[in-house]
Amino acid sequence: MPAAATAARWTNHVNSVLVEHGHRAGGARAVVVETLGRRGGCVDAEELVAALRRRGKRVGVASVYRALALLVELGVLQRVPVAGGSARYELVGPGGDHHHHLVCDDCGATAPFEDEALERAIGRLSRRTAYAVQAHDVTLHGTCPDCQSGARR
Amino acid sequence: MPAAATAARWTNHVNSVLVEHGHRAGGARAVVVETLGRRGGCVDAEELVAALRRRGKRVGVASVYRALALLVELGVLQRVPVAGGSARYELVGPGGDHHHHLVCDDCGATAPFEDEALERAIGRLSRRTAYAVQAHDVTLHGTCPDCQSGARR
DNA sequence: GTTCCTGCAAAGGTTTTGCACCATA
DNA sequence: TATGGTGCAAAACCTTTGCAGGAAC
Repeated sequence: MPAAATAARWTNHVNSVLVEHGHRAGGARAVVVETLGRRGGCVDAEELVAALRRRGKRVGVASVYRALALLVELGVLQRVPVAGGSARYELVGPGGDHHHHLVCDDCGATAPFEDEALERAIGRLSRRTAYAVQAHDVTLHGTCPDCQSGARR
Repeated sequence: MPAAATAARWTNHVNSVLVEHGHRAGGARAVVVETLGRRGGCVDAEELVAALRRRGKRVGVASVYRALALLVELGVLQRVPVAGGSARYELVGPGGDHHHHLVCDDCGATAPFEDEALERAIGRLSRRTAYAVQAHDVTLHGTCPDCQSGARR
């Protein structure tokens, strides 16, 4: 399935969930959802606001944070705290592909990855704990190829 | 090996590393290292400052953050960003036991866990990436037993 | 018309930084 | 004594909250 289609799928899914929960169709939130869908997650609040502005949408920062908080609460978005202050947001559910991140501790670059064995290990583990596990995130820290090859920050 | 012994091991190790890197023995940092060693990591900055104050040490917040930043840079401490603003710090290296965390998204409770299969999966994965992986952290999100059993926040 | 959504601005919390003073080597 | 460490206070930063106006149902 092409990326654009999965993005639309997530967006549609979120809109359904919003309606199911009795939320009205406000302009700001709609734009946030659509932009998140297009970018496929992996954004922080600042990038998201910038993307909105670039598309000519005059959206208040507060509305963006409120929209993000609501989506997280509805379980269609995951908030991943990262070093350096701002948090990253990842799509969850239909159309949201599940992945984790490599982070370069030198320059801050990030790269996504996915791994079947890792997911299986986490799945087995989740079933053994007393917690009802609903999500997880994995971050690998290290040095990216650029920084390894002497290209200094 | 008893917990106290491993804690001392980490503390000693850190002191060696500090000397190796030409750092002087300042009072504030020494107390931070010792307290981190005693508590075995898993603390945030606020808890750490509180612990220092409880032990009668008048340490400036800035010094605590500076000490933590240095220890992270030296690779003997890992800074784990968490939801809710403050970051958690985990011991790394000799005497620092490696573990991850379950977080209750309802009440914020956390529980540590460790898993061999998970570590193996991450190890194999690390070797396949272009990044030089030096550390990792895994967080499982869910609902803790208390919150599941109806005990409301 | 009522209720929710929005934007602005101010507040909140954590972490960093500037600077003068003190301690270590 | 030269340098690094420390404490205080102010700043910077991301995020949340209060409030008044506007939009959706």
